[in-house]
This record gives sequence, structure tokens and C-alpha cells, in this order.
Amino acid sequence: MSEATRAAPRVRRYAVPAIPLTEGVTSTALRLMEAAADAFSDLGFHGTTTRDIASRAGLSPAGVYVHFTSKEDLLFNICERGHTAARDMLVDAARSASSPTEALLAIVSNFSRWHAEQYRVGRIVQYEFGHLTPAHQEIVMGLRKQINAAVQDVLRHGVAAGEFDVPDVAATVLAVLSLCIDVARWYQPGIRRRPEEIGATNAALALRLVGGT
Amino acid sequence: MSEATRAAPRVRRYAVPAIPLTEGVTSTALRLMEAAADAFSDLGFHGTTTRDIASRAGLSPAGVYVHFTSKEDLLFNICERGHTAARDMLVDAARSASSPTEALLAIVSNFSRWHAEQYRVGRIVQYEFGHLTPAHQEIVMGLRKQINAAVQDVLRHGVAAGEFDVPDVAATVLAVLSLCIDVARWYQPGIRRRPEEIGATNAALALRLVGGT
DNA sequence: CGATAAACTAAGCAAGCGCTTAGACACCCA
DNA sequence: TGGGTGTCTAAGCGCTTGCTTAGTTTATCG
Repeated sequence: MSEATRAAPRVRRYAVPAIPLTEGVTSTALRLMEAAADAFSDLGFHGTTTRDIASRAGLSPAGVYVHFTSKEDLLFNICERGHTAARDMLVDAARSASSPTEALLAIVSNFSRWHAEQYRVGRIVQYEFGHLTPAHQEIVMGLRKQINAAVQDVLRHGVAAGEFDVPDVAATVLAVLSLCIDVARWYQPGIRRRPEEIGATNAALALRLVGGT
Repeated sequence: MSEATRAAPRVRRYAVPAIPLTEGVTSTALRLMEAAADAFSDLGFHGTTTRDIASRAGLSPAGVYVHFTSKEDLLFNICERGHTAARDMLVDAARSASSPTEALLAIVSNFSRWHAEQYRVGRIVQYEFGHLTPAHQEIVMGLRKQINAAVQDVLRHGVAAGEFDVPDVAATVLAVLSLCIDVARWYQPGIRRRPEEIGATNAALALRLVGGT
């Protein structure tokens, strides 16, 4: 059996919703965010009208503005909650692993699976990022840097422990994240591999990227 | 020196314009496509107005419609020419290589470098794809399948020749392409690595993905 | 020179946009 | 029971949208 198909060590599996329920969010606001996420991923931010969002959520156009100050505010809430949930899952996965190798496998399999299962939110977050206000962009950038740092930490520890062979840590972090994030671009329901399998194969491929065993 | 930093075999370098000049394209039409590409990558397809495009090209709003039938027609021309140029470069790189290993290195270094140098067109092609008409989407999908097939061919030959160890060819093709295409998402001018270096490190990383030496 | 075709503009049309206003309900604790 | 608060709608305001129309300029060629 080839190295990349060998069963990976069991990794903890995190179920992460696309838009997590947090304090102070009414059910109508959550319904609006889900409606907006659907519309944005179908039509793009500028291609979506506030009437689209309202009608998908079963409200009149004016009903949106009871819960959000603007269409951009909706986009920001989706991006921020999505990033925060993903980051928490990553950090958790890394912390609960007993070695850098297991941490990498946990991170890549969970992050890849999330980008398949939540590919609609994943695309919004990546493709519509530029339509956030500069202030909101900076907040989201901060979350991205935390995700980057979490992966960088794992690689550094793996190199220090002699588990990985990585000539250029920063470049390899980007490559590992590309592997995971790009899933949202090509994934669609009904293709051969289930999200779970994509996570498993990507974890094995990431291990190759870092020169691990 | 670690395996991944060892100087890669010399690979032919292809300079590919974002929007290639082809027969039957006047200079004004090309100027319009470049103006539209700039605008689309700044503001998104729906965020861009035909007045934006016209003024960037130094024309009145109506002047656009002398050369293109609609805003979507402009988007399609950018996508089709971009994909065609990239595919031609890929196929050329694969054909002029003397082994699967060299073909992979040539493909990945050129394709990655292109996605850095032409990251604006790269983003349009990926992010605004969904705003093409279904008929135009299918044409672009056809070009993508050709790109996919070119990479798949190289991997199959490498496995057959014993140069690569690839348990799941289709999954690994996707991973190799993710490595290249995702460059357009994170690249921006002024970062540490030049496009040329990104191509070189990605080529080395791709070799790891396929279990090559 | 005069005719023809192509490239371009000024003006504007119908439709749709994000968002606001004014007011109608429903629910809560006094 | 009654006033306050939060949620929602009908209507619509001011503006922008993609694209068209009618007409002018420029290039080409016999």
C-alpha cells in the first residue's frame, strides 16, 4: 500500500456550521444571513439585491434593515462568523493533537472538509472579500493571519521535532492552505469524493508537502 | 541541501500575455478588454458599470457597444482568451519536456508564475465565472477540462514510467492545480517572492505531491 | 471629389437599485 | 388596561443601471 493511502492516524472531527449561532442573534437575523449567503454565492454580492435577500428570508425589503444596517453589513457578518468558526476549529484541532504530524493531519482534514461542506460560504468569503469596507476587510484579515499563524506554528514545531523537512516554511504554509481553501472553488455536491474523503486525501497530500511520513 | 530546494532542471519559460492579441481584434477592442479586466478585478463584474469600462478606455458609454454586444460579452472574451493562452502554454510546456518529471516542473512553474503575473485576470476567470451565460460557461469549462487533461496525462505517464508514486491520480491533479491557481488568490505585487520564484518553489512542492524525486 | 462604411458621441429611456419613511401590529410589564 | 418597545410592511424617493437611438466625424477608395 502506497504511503499516501495508508490510513491516517485518527483525527478529531469537528462539525462546524457555516454561520454559527452566537449571542445576540435572533432567529430572523440568522435566517437573513443564511438567505444572504445563498444569494451571494449564487449571484455575487453586487449581483444580489436586497429584495432577493428579503424574499428568500420571507420578509419585505424593508425588513432587512431592522436587523442589519446595510447589505455590506450582512456580508461582513457572514465573513466574520465564517472565519471565526473556521479559526476556532483549526486552533482546537492543533491543540488537541499529540504531535505536529497529527496536528497537521487534523488541521488539513477538517479545514478541507469544511471548505467542501460549506463551499458556498467559502466562496463568498474569498470572492466577495474585496467588497467589504476597508475597516471590515482589516478585521477579516486579522482572522486570516491567525489561521496562517496556526498552520505556521505546526510546521515550525514539526521541523524542530524532526518530523517534517520544510525548506521554506512561509511558502509551504501557503501551499497547505491553498490545498484546503481551493476545495471551495472546485467542489460541488455530487462529485466522486464526499467532503470527508477529500479531507482524508488532502491530509495525506499535505503530509507529503511537508516531507513527513 | 534539502530535496525541495535543489535546483530544478531547467524548464522552458513561456511569457504569456493576460489577453493575447488574436486575429480580428482591433486595438480599441483590446484596450476595452484591458480596461474591463482592470475594472472587473477592482470592482467585480456586477460592481463594474459600462461607464467605468468606457471611461477607463477613453470612450463614451456607447462606444463600448461598437466592439462588444454586452458587458457579459466583454467578460467572456477576457475569460476565453485567458484560458486559451494558459492552455496553449501548458500543452506546449508538457510537449517540449523530455520526461514526466520535467513536464510536471515545466507545467507547474509556468502556470504558477502566470497566476502571479496575471493575478487580476486569474481572479476574474475564477471569481466571475458564474456570471457568464450558461453557453459561455460551457465553452470555458471545455478549456478547463483540457487543462485538467494535460496535467492528468503527465501524472499517468510519470506513474507508468515509475517516476511518480500517485495513489489517486484525479485527486492529485486537483491538488497540483490548486497549488497553481490559488496563487492568484493570495498573490499581490510587492510580497517577498517574485512570480518567478513562486513558480520554482511550487514546482518543487508539486514534485513532492506526486512522490517524485 | 463624392460616396460608402466604420467608429464614435450626446442624449436619454425603461427598469431596477439601496435604503427610508410612516404607520400597523404584537407582545410585555405596570 | 394602557403605554412602551421591538418587528414588520406598503409605498416610494432619488439615483444609477445596461443599453439604444439618432446623428456626427473619420477613414477608405474609385
